[in-house]
Amino acid sequence: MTRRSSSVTIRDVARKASVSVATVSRYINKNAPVSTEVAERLSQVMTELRYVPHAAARHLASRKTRVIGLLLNNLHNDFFVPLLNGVEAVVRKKGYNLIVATYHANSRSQMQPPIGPHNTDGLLVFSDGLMDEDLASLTESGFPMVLVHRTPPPHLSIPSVTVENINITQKLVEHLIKEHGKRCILFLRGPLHQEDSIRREAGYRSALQANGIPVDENLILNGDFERDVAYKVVNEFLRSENHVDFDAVFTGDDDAAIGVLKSLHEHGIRIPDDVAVIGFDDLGFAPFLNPPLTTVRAPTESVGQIATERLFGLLENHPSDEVIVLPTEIIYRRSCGCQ
Amino acid sequence: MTRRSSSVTIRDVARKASVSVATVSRYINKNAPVSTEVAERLSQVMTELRYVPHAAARHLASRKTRVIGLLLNNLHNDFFVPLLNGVEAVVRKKGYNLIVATYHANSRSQMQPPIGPHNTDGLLVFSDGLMDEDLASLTESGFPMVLVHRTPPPHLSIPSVTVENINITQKLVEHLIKEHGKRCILFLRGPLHQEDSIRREAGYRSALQANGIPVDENLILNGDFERDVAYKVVNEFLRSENHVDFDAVFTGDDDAAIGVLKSLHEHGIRIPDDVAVIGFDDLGFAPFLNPPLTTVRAPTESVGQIATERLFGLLENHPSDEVIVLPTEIIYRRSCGCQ
DNA sequence: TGAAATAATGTAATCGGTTACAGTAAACGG
DNA sequence: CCGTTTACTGTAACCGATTACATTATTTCA
Repeated sequence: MTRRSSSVTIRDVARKASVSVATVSRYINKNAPVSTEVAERLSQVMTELRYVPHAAARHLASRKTRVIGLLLNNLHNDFFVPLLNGVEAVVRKKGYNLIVATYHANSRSQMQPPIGPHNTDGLLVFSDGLMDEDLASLTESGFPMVLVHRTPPPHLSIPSVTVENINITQKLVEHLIKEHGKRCILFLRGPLHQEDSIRREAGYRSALQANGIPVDENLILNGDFERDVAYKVVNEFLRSENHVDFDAVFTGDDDAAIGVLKSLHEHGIRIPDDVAVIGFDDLGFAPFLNPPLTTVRAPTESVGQIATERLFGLLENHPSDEVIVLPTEIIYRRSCGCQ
Repeated sequence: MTRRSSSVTIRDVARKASVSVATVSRYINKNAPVSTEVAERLSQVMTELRYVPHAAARHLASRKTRVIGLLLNNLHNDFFVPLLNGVEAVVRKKGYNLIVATYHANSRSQMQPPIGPHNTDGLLVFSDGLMDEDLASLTESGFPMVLVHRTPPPHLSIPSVTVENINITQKLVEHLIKEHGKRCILFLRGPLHQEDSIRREAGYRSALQANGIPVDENLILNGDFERDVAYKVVNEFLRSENHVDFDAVFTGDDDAAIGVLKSLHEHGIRIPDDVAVIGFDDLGFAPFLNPPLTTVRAPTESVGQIATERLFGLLENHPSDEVIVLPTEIIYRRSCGCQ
C-alpha cells in the first residue's frame, strides 16, 4: 500500500536525532527520564523538522483524546457566551481541545449524540438530549461527565454544577407582589424538561401561593428561553381576543426578556407603569435594556469554569458526586418599578 | 502488552456477523457495495453491540478527522453567538464535529495554535493569531482554510467571507454629521490588527474628511470591541481633566456600545441629546438598549454559514479563492437622534 | 563489596480502523 | 459461448503514535 504521508512523523525525528521512537515519545510526554544531551538534540530536531505529533495516533495508542466535549441544546442564546468563556479558559489552560456540539431531545430519534466516549475524554452536559438512561449507561462504563444546570438522576453519582433557582425566583416574584402590588403575573417558562425552567416555575408558583394568589394556567406561556419565541408568544397572547389581563411578566430569562420587551413596546404598553418585567441571568445587556432590567444575577462564567475544573478532576481521578449550587442574587433595576 | 479494551471494536462486529472487517468498514462508510442480506445483518449486530466506531482509529487510518476548527481571538463577545450558530448548524448537518479554540497574537509567543492540520480537516480563521506567514505555509501544504472577516494576504488564494464595513461606516458617520450636526465624534476602535476595526476606522476617517472635519487623534480610543474595555476607556476619558469635547460616539461595535452607554449614563450624559451613539452589528439586544441603538445590521449568522459551506466545498475539492463580502445596512433607531 | 535500585535507551506489539490487492461468482456483450 | 465487466468479499499491510518488556550502565546502600 502506498500512502504519501506528507507529514513529519516521530520516526523522522527519531532517525534524525539518532535515537529510538520510544525515546522521542518519552521526551514529548515527559513520562520517563531522558538524558539532557538527547533532550537538547530532540528539541532542536523537532523545531527544525517542525514536528507536530499526530493527534489521532496519540489518541489511538494512549486511549486519550485530550478533547473534552460541551453538549448543548442549542446555540441561540446569549447565555452561552459567558458559559463557553468559562469552559474554554480552563480547557485551554489544561492544553486540551474543546468540541462544542448541539443535541436535544427532539434530535435523538434521528441520530446518535455527536460526542461521547468515542471522541472525547469527558463531557460537560447541558442538554436534555442525553436522557437519564443514557447518563446511567455512560456512568456505568466509567465515562467522566459533569452536569451543568441539571441535577443528577437518583442513584447516579455524577457531579453537577448549577445555580440557585427556586428560592431566588420566589423572592423575585414576591417582590413584584409585595413591593409593586402586582397580582396577575405572566410567566414564560423555558424548554419543558430543562431544570432551570422547572425550578423557576416552581418558584413562581410558590410565590403566588404563599401570597394567596391562585395560579392562572392561562398566564403561563412557553417562551423557550429564546428571544424570538418569547416575542412571538407574547404577540400572540396580546392579539388574542379576550386574553387574561396581566400587570407583570416574569420572562424566564434575560434572552426571552428581549423578546417580551419588544412585543410590549410594539403594543404601546408602558414598562413598568402598565406592566412590570423581570428576567433571569443578568446578561451583559440587562442594565441597558429599555428600561434597565430587574433580574437575577447568575454566575454563569463561574459555572462553566467550575464545571470544567471538576471534569478535569474526574480525569485526574479525583472522584466526586457533589452537587454544587452557586448562589444567585436579585439585581433591582427599573423594569420592575423600582427607582 | 495487556490493555483492557472495554469498547466494542469493528472486529467484534465482524465476528458476530460472520464477515470480514473490511466488509463492516465498507458498510459503515458506504464506499463499496455490500449485499443487502449482509447489510441487514450488520445493521442489526451493530445496534445489538452498540457499536460506535472509534474516532481516532478512523482518523489515523483515513487521514481525515471529520472535525473542523473555528479559531477565534476570544469568546468575550456576544457577536460570536450568531456566528457560532451559523457554523455549528452546517457542521452538524455534514456529520462533522466542531472544535472551538481561542488564539490571539499575544498568545503566539507562548504556544502553538491549538488547532491545525494535526487535529482538524480544515479551519475557519477569525483570529489574528495566525499571521500571514502562517497562512502561507498552511496554504502551501494544502490545508483547507476559510478566512472570516479577514481578507487573504496578497498572492494567497484563500477563500474569505466578510461583511461590507468601509462604505457603510462612512455613510453612518456622515449621517451623524449631516443629519444631526455632529462634529466631534469619538471613535472606539477594535483590536489593532482586526480587519473590521481597521476598515471601520477608515470609514470613520473618510467620513470626517469628506465633510471637512479634521481628524482629532485624541478622539480615537481603543475599545477593543469589548463591553468592559469600552466602559473603562470611556470612563477614563471622561475623568481626565481637560478632555476634548465630543458630541457623538461611534462605539465600533454593539458590544462596546453597551459599555459606552453605561459610562455615559453614569456620568449623567443624556443620549442622544448631549451625545449621540452609534454601534455596529445589530446584535439581538440593540433595539432594546436605552435608548435603542442606531447600528449597522451585519448578517453574522450567514457569514458563519457561508464560510462553513465554503470550507466543506474545499474539502470536497471545489477550490475557490473568492472574497465574499456580504452587504450591510444601517438601522436607524433613537441613539443617534432619529425619531 | 556485592545486591539492589535507578537511569537511559531500544525493540516490537498494539490501539482500531481503512484500503490496496486479490479472488470468486454472476451478469453482460457481441 | 467466451472474454470482460461488475458485485461482493477476504487478507493483511498500514496509519503514527504509546508502552510493556528487555537490556545495559551507573548509583546507592547495607
